[in-house]
Amino acid sequence: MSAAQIVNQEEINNRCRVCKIRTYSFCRCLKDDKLEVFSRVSFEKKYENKQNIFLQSDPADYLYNITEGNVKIYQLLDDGRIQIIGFLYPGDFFGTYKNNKYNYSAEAIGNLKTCVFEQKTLDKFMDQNHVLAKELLNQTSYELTLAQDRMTVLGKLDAIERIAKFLLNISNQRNRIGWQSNPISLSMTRQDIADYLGLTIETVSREFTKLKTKNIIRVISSKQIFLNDVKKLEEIAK
Amino acid sequence: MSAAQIVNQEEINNRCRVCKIRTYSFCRCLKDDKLEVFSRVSFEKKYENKQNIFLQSDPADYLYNITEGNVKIYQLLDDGRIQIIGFLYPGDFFGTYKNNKYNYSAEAIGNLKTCVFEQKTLDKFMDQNHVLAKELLNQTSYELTLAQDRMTVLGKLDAIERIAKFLLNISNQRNRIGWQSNPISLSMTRQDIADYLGLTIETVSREFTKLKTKNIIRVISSKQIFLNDVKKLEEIAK
DNA sequence: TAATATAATTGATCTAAATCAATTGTTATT
DNA sequence: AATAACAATTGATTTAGATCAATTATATTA
Repeated sequence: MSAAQIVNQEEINNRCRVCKIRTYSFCRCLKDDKLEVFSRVSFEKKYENKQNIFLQSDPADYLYNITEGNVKIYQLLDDGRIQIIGFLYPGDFFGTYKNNKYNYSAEAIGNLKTCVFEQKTLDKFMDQNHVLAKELLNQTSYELTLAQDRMTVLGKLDAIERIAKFLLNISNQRNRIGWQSNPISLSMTRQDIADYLGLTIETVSREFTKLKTKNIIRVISSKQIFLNDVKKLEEIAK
Repeated sequence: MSAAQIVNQEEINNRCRVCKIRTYSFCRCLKDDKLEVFSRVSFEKKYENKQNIFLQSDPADYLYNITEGNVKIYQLLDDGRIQIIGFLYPGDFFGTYKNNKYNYSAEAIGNLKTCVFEQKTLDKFMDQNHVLAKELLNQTSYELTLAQDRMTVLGKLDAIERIAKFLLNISNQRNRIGWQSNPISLSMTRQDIADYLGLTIETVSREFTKLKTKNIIRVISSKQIFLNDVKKLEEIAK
């Protein structure tokens, strides 16, 4: 074995130990002495902006964990209508656990680094490390509550309420992973926001303008938003 | 111990063994020799029509499994708007696993029988029976895909598409638990359907009338619907 | 620094579904 | 069988947000 290969092998074994997002991710449940083994359960894969990670029709053999960057997951109707299911951030996992098909397509927003787990391998590892199964159950239950909240947004809230809630959610999300909660940066386009909220790009733009006019937000640049009046946003969002 | 008490004790221990919905429920993962113990992990509780099982604000100490009847789970906004998250059937479980608060309120539709699990007790049992954790993970993952599909319904489909998909889903659901898939019976009111699909009762009623006029469905009684043309329904639903 | 492509905003008009209002149908209750 | 209470349908009107259309920003590339 060459020196270069040894270094490379060490790098692989240390991947989890040095991982910056582990505290926000499902793998946080593993004790330190498991990390070396766990590093070899997954491998790293990079994507660039707008690159597809998988399509809804693909066989669901892998599960992904974001270590850097953002992802959008979406469902596509045959006439071209799109519904964005979610925007994902570092520490989030996606793909599907134990279903033979993915339930959505996934695409990188900007540069992206992921941890890739083969379904089968993860499943085997889980049998030896039950704490992981419980942690995944916890995470998935939480995901489910978020999905349920989104039903209410899409089924009952009007345009301005959706936008307000969206901005607050992003702010809170940033808070959770230790970033500043204000100003927020929107990694996605206005069209993406529209497809996420079940609105059109024009409506999203108009509602942004309204919030701007009322001095509730300040649009630093189209992707940098300062929340001037969080309290009022919360009132609007319900 | 009296004779009556002994009979009663035997009944409790046998509850899982004689349970009719076990093959559709998460407890199907348990081997026969675990059933007696598992019978004592939960207890039976009955509700009648419109009775609340819990409210969104209640501390989430229990998890429920439907053995007979239907349940609606819903979120209520402070101004009275309601979003029905889901209609649940025998074999479905609800409540929440390991969150301190419920994420929705739950109400019985018609007479209801449930299996009630205390959070803590189930959690302990899971530590001894890891197969249960994995099964709950599977089920919850599946629930999540259903929730994601519903985002697309609520975000992108128009009224007639929502209704068509709703009728087909119910038909398929019945199929899954071994009931006839046609005609279908709607245990919920038109208002409930509206609150589930993000529509108003008037719109639901009008779309039913349209499908009736086009001979795609036949309304036997307001709650008994015969699907004359499943293929056409599928075309409409996408 | 033009030239081009892409993203976002703004205005005018249209429409699907909501709202308002009344009627009809169905199920309980006395 | 009459009355009341509730559920569902149908009609008239309104409206929030979609659609269509044009313009203005902001990136990207030559």
